[in-house]
Amino acid sequence: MESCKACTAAVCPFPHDIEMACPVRAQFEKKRCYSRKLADYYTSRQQSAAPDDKKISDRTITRLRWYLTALNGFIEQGTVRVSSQDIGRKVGVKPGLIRRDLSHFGEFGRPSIGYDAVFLRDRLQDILHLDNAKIIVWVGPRRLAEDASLMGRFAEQNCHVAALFSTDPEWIGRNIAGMEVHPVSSLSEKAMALGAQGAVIEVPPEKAQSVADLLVLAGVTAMLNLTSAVIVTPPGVVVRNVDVAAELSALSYYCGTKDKRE
Amino acid sequence: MESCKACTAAVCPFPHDIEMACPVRAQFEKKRCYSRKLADYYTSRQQSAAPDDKKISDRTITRLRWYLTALNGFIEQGTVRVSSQDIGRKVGVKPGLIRRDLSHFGEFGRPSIGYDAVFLRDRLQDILHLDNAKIIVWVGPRRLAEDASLMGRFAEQNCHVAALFSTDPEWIGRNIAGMEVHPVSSLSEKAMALGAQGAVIEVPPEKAQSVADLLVLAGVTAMLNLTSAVIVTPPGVVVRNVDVAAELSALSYYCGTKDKRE
DNA sequence: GGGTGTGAAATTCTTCACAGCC
DNA sequence: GGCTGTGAAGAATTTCACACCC
Repeated sequence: MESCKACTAAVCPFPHDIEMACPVRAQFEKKRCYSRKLADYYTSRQQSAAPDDKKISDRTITRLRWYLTALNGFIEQGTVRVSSQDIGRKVGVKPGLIRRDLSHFGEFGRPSIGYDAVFLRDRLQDILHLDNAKIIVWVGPRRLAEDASLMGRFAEQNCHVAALFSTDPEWIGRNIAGMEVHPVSSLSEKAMALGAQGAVIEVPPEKAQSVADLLVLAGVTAMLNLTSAVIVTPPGVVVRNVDVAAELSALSYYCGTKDKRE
Repeated sequence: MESCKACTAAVCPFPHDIEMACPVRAQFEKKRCYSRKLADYYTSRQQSAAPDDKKISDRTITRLRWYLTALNGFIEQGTVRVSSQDIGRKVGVKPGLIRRDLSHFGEFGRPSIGYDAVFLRDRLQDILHLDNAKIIVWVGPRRLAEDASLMGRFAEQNCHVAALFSTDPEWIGRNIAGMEVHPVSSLSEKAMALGAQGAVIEVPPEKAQSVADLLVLAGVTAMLNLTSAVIVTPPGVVVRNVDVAAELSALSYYCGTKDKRE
């Protein structure tokens, strides 16, 4: 069996150990080497993703979201005109940086006036593509079952959960939020058929990478990783991690630096 | 009533609108100006926090956590020696960067050999202060009540939930995981008495900032914000945000960039 | 051979400061 | 007066490449 380690870097861009992906290999690849197929797919993606528009940093995107919630706050309380300073005070970002962030996408304000709150809000929603609907699949819908409000909060962002999957036989066939939970073996096929663009991954950590690989094959370009595992994807596929326990351990570091006397 | 906006920047480092903090002001400050008191506190913190050891970037800390989980994986499967390349493949980070990250804290590897997995794991735990216990308080323990496993996962990181609070009268007095939920009015006092270092904030978004202010006053230096609100704190106090819906909207941006034909 | 640790270069991100506008 | 948008300077972070070690 070929593994990623057997490839030279020039040939195989497969960035992680093949073992992590193996458990599900048989589902879509019977006799040939899995790593090669996935590797090919990875490189093809890489090339097609390259001629993207100018790269906007991850952090900028995060901040744009902050601005958006700040703006919604202003609008709610009836404010019509806001300056970068107003926003900055609310989200703890220097006014200059806000202007720079926005300038990547156009000119939305007017000198000496500031920004029109509603107009800027709408532009931000444009920029974040919140206006056009996205189809996402959810693998391991435990959290979804627990917190029914999530579905609604996702819908607010124009993200529509189109299918549910699980690696746990016990969950398969169950009905959550009016949708049936499918086995992960049908993930690649169904996700592709639905044209899913995004996915939420919430499976046992050791299965996370293999699920992600399946999603990449299905053409999903954005994933939310609720697992404690680190997921590796080819360039062009974005993963964001949300792990309460892990974040806490990061805080641990800062807690410790405080008291050096102890 | 004095507001933050009335201060000049030179005098008042209070970084956000005073209105956000007002609802709870009466609880610990009867007659004098709240913003001034909090501002004073903020500056005193700022000075005392300044002579910290060399600043380690936020991102480095996040990566160290990744390395830690990768190492645990290696150890579990019996690997004794690992190279930066091994780790890098698993977490999608270039080997050079891993070495640079580690070099901030000492020399843990040996040329031509690599790192001893267990040794490095232990050092990482040291660095992240995972060895000494931390006391944290939880404001708005909804999630905690839902997902009992969280308590255990926190304990793994040596974080011990010492007290629960809520802004919702309906929750006060309830018993969760063997602990009573206290009203937020006693938060400052109790947190200080417990010597809490960290906190989890999970309240309605509009109350998040005021709760954070109370925590700052109580000496808490690290917070996990499960709210959709952006929380502003003085330098020296770290906030990490965990918001599933918000992360999704960030993904929205990346979903959209994919298809430019549509 | 392979692997670490680290100066120095390269790149990316943020701040500053000011022209231009109202 | 105040505010935006942006070139240029400044910081920070990442990559490169090589000395050194086994």
